[in-house]
Amino acid sequence: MSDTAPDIPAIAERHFDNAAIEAKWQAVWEAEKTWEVANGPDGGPDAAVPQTAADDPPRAYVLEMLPYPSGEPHIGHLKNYAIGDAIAHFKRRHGVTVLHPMGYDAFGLPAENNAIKTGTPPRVATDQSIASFQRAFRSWGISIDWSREFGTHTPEYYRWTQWLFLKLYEQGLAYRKESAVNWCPQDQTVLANEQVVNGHCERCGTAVELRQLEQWQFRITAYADQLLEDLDTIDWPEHVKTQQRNWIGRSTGAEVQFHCAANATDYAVFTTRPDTLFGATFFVMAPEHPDVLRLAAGGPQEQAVRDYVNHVLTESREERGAADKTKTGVPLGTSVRNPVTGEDIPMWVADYVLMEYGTGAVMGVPAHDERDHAFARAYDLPIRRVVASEVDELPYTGDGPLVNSGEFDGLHNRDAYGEIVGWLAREGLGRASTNYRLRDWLLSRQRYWGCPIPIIHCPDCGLMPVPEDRLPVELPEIEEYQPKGQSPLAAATDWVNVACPACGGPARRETDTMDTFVDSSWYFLRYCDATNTERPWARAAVDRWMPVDQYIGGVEHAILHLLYARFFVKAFADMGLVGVREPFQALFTQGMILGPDGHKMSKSKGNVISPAPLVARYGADAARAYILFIGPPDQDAPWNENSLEGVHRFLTRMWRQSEELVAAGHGAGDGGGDFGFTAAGGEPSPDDLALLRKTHWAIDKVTHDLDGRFSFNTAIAALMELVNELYRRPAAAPAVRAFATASAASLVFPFAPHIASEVYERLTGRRVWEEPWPAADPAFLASDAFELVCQVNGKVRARVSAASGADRDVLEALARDALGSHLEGREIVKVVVVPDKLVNIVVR
RNA sequence: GCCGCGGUGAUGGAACGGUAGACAUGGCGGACUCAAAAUCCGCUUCCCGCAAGGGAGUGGGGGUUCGAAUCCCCCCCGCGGUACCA
Repeated sequence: MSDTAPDIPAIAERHFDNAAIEAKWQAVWEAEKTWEVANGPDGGPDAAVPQTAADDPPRAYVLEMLPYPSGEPHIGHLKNYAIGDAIAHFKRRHGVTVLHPMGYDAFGLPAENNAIKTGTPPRVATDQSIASFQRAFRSWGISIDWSREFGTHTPEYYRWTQWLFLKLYEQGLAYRKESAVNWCPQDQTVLANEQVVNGHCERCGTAVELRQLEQWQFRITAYADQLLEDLDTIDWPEHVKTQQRNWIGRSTGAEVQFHCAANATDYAVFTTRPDTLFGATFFVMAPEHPDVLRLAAGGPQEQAVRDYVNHVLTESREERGAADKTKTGVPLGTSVRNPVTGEDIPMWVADYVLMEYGTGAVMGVPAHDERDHAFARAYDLPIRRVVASEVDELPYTGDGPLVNSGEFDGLHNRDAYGEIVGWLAREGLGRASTNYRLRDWLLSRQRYWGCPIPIIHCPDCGLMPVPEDRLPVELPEIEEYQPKGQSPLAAATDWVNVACPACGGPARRETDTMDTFVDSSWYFLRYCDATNTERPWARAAVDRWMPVDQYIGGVEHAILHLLYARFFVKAFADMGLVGVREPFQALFTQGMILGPDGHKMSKSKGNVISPAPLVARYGADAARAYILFIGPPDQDAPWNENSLEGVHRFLTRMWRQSEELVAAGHGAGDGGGDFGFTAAGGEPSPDDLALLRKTHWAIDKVTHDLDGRFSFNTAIAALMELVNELYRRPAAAPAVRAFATASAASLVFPFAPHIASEVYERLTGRRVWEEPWPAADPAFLASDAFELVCQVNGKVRARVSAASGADRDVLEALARDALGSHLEGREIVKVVVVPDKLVNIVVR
């Protein structure tokens, strides 16, 4: 350093003023609307001006799942939006126009429960929470296009939720059906599964009853095959696809008719094993099957069956679902005929048969099904083997030739499968069939704080959709949120009583509201055209942005939300409302940040961590970078603040380098920040070269870690290495050090945008987000020498320097030389040479 | 039970068949300071050894391979989901 060098120790003691730097850049982004993107001439409601390729730069839609506003944001939100923002920035820096909007999933149960408890109207509490989220997102410096913001609880939004409901109703995709709900007789209300603890109401402890109500359903099962098959067209984590496939649960088999003489009825069962039909020795119905009580009526079993069914209905789903539970059941006292053997086999009712799956009745094949076997053993029912195997033990669920199966004896069971189905079809006793585990989507909620269902019940005209020009059906203000035997909306009589839109006679509004999953199944479409007052969106606007190129959210939504959104988009595509069949082309599922106790954060456990104090103390940049540094973002990680100090230190060290350079006259004023070291043609010193190499290595490493790999933790570690190298090379030329520091700022921008903007501006006079992503110079990535690892029998015994690209023979000779004493007196069996890496000598 | 994810130093983690432990925290030591904080530098998987060096080591046990944290099989443990897939 020359004698004009600045007072380095004084500067070195300083920390950067994160609050001032964050405020400065946030003000710039706010004032300049930096992250807003236009829909362009084709995106307006009525314009359809085609663009030419030249003025049509690449576009991307980057979206994090919208938050449910309850209280303040927690640390998981910070993680979600830190990931999404990093991805959005990385794409922008590659010249892509990125749509990155924000909204709030504002209807829902917690706000309503809070209202019952405290009297605070859901709207008030929700709006307060939304304000808190807005402040947080701005303080974190998330690059959001605020011009497209909305809450799903606003009439401007839910008007279109209702409109879309009516479209689905028109298509026959919304229908009414009697369905069971959890009912608390004490509180006179429907309970969510979450509110039922061990079969009892979580609030008052009363035993929960099942109640049948007429409710709205969406016919998602109509899309079961497409939902399954189109998984192959999207870039999602394999384990999420697996979960969706299992949830849809397509199984192929046969439907077989069993004739019951007692009431002259054919009962169908679905089976995946028609090949074992000759082994069906009994027949079991689900307790909820409508015919169970009818069949037992008047017989000696009537009372026993009645008691059993009543008992089962009080069991919780979990109790009933435990597979190791002893099988229970009661005979009905009637029988059906096995269609292939002609035998009469006894009918039973048992809780291991589910009404929701298949036909609600099964054939019992105890020799070849584990549950049927356990049941037969418990009640001493006959067991007949029909598939031979080398082992005698039953049940046997594998393959083999058929026995005890009449004309099909000797056929391999896989071949018999088709033969038996064919025979059944010819005889009119069955047919090949596909069954799904997926059930239709029950969307009715007997709640206040949700989107009203736009239907009017007229005693004369029946179900009448609210006419389009009278939408939205606005949620009325009410006083009392505590339900009294019906939806809280039913008490708003002025609102409920309405003239029928067809006949004008007195009619009543539907008082159920919609499941909040309905609101969140189309919000990504609304962002494309968020202020449209004529339609939910203009087709041109969704064509411009959809599908979402990168969707980011918690893995807990792997099934329901993602499946419902896919269903909506497919249904809308079939109506011509959108041009894509999948909403989310790529998905990234983030792991949960667990409480310090290693469990999921929840208010009841008192282990929730708020990001606000971290941001206040260390700054948004350090908090954001730290949460990405903790570990791989798709993995769960218990919260700890171990390394937060280290991340903050790293940002400070980068900033201090820039301060020293600027103070020494190497900032923006120096040649306009054009480092031009190599262009200047100077001969690099060893320090220069080492720092240049490290810089290009970091550019290469960060680029690869971000590009589709989402390995933010290793990218940040690489930047720490670069900054460490800067401290190790104080003698490197200022231009090289300025280049290295500006590169570090440029690369850290997706994780710590404020400090990166500040450092970059000081060194170059330019705005980092307007700069292209840096490119590594291959000349600095290559090296002339490498460390050759010398192994004997796979164990490292020596390391020597070797020339890059050296021949195998050269490397082998080097290794033999280096390993001399380890090879003495041993017979060399084999030599493995991996160029530019290692030599392994196998000896005896 | 079933499905999914995971198990590597004191801690968070790195290593996508080729040097186990990058980076960071914590700890220890040093520099600076009257001192502390801050900052800077060094060491830090475990065991034996003054050292040179050697041995062990990625939940456990097998296997494939010249070579396994990584691939295969069996088992144990933790977390999350769950609706007995007939």
